Amino acid sequence: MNIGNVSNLSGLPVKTIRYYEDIGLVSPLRDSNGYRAFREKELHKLAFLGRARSLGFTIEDCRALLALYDDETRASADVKSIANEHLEQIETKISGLEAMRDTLSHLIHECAGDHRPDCPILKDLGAFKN
Amino acid sequence: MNIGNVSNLSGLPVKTIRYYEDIGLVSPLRDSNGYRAFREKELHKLAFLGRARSLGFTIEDCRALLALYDDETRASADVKSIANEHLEQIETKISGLEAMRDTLSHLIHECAGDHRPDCPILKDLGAFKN
DNA sequence: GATAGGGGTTCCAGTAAGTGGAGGGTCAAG
DNA sequence: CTTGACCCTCCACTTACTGGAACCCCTATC
Repeated sequence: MNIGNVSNLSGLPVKTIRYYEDIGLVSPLRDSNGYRAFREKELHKLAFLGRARSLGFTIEDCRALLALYDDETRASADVKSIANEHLEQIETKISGLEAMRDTLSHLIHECAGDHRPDCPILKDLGAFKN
Repeated sequence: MNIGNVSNLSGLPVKTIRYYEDIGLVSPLRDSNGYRAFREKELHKLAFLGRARSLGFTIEDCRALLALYDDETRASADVKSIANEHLEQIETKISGLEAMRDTLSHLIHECAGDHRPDCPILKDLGAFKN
């Protein structure tokens, strides 16, 4: 299977697939013309990667997960531990963003948003917070 | 005022302050020995930047906000519009992360997390989703 | 006067995860 | 035989810094 085909099936851009080969996440064979020749195995791995990335796992997480995916003797605890750590990071990120959102929406609410220069948003940003 | 001093007062790392000069966000004078000499004005700008960045504004947003901050004849509507757009992006990000969190925590819940290889997390990641 | 420390300076390289483009080879159809 | 859709490699760029090397400046101490 050629890269364009795999791209369609996996939903990953061609460029991304080449990049994943570059960093060693997949290792397709090559045809005599130099074209990448993907097997089912690689297609599955790429779909796996796409899904894992869409859940926000880092590439290094993906690498570890893929190794576990390949390893028939894995312990599910190892997978769960990676997922749990990632979940915590997501929750931390959400909290941070929610704090930003709350502050910002409060400031926006205060701002008249007209032709006048007075602006609580700028006033807040310009104030020292210690 | 030297850079270390400004760093302490603004809370920004020295490296970051130099970087902000590099990209034209602040323009401190120079002493005869080549040291940056910051005035009150720059200190305020740097504090402004730190605060704006902590609310998640991009550097380019900060550049625009700083220009409005400097402009006594600004319209608060311009500030509000930047802030509103940013707020929307934050909300989009939060939604995305919440979706990840929900999927992931569901999968984690399903996974036994023991020595056995069976793992709903890997199973889900490996499945094609169309 | 030499030296040690704690400032400061510049410039180069690297981070995460791709994306865009240049320049060029390959293949099937008309 | 040419056209258009593929494919290839390699390089540069993105965001917002961060780390490090190599070097200068200032003050205090031996």
